[in-house]
Amino acid sequence: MSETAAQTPIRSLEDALNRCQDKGMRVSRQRRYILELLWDVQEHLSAREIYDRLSRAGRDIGHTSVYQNLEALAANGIVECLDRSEGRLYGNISDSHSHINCLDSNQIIDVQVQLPAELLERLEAETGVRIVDYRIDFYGYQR
Amino acid sequence: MSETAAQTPIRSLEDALNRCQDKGMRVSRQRRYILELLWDVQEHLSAREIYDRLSRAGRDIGHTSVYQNLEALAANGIVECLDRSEGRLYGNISDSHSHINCLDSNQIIDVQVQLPAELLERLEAETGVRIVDYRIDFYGYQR
DNA sequence: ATTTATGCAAACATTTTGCAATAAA
DNA sequence: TTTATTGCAAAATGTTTGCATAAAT
Repeated sequence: MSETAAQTPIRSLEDALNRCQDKGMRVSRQRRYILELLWDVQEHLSAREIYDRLSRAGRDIGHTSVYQNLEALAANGIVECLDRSEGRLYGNISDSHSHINCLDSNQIIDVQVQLPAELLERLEAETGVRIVDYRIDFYGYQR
Repeated sequence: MSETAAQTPIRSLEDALNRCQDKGMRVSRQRRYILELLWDVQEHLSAREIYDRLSRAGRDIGHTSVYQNLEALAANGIVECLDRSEGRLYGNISDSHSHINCLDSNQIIDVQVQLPAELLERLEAETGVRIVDYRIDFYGYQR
């Protein structure tokens, strides 16, 4: 349903690195840093935040490379790019495109949600728009 | 369900202006320009775009005021603020918080969607998160 | 050997802040 | 008259580009 649907599901850091090669992207040291971080934290971070964390961790990488990499990785469906009020946030692709935004912990949990066909059909009939994809943002509290 | 739920529905420019006063906001000339534009175009625009359009239309307003106003209007639930890859987009509040994003025309259509209670309950059981609100982004084509 | 990726320097775009002048109520 | 609002100037923030160098395949 999604345009950027994953051909092969990415379920691990190794999958992500392999997908880079499949897409003709080289597995550079810096690219690996970014993917390692993203798989390590299992969160959605801004480009700036990713650069800061890697730098603080002593990883040798420039901010330009972080931006360039995240754009390329997102374009190739290897990471996900969300638009939030904090700016663009990048995170793993875990094969699902709806999110639960935890208002207390600030975490974003990936979930897979299938809407009833009747709901979609009714919407299409009402608006005249042919719906090809959807994403749901849930908001809630963990405690 | 929504935290920022409208106490009184805003269905017209007049409603929006009245809501300003209810909230203790003054109806300045510049504030009126912004709301007039938003109700006129019925689209979601960036702060920059709003400033540009008003300037081009000969409206006397500074860019600082546009940013300050949009923030205040959004904080008071008089306009809606969406985060998109183009940056933050502002538009009317039309009492509904799901959107159909038209990939051909680039328009955003407001729709009201009620998810089945079972779906929400199942999600809460699976994730342990108490869900208090949600928004759906549909993607589709008008032609 | 070939081509992608890096990252500095600099530009660019967007948004925010301090604050004195202005205008709405 | 009082207080919110305006908007200039300037800074801060975030992101992008050109391009020579370095590194991956």
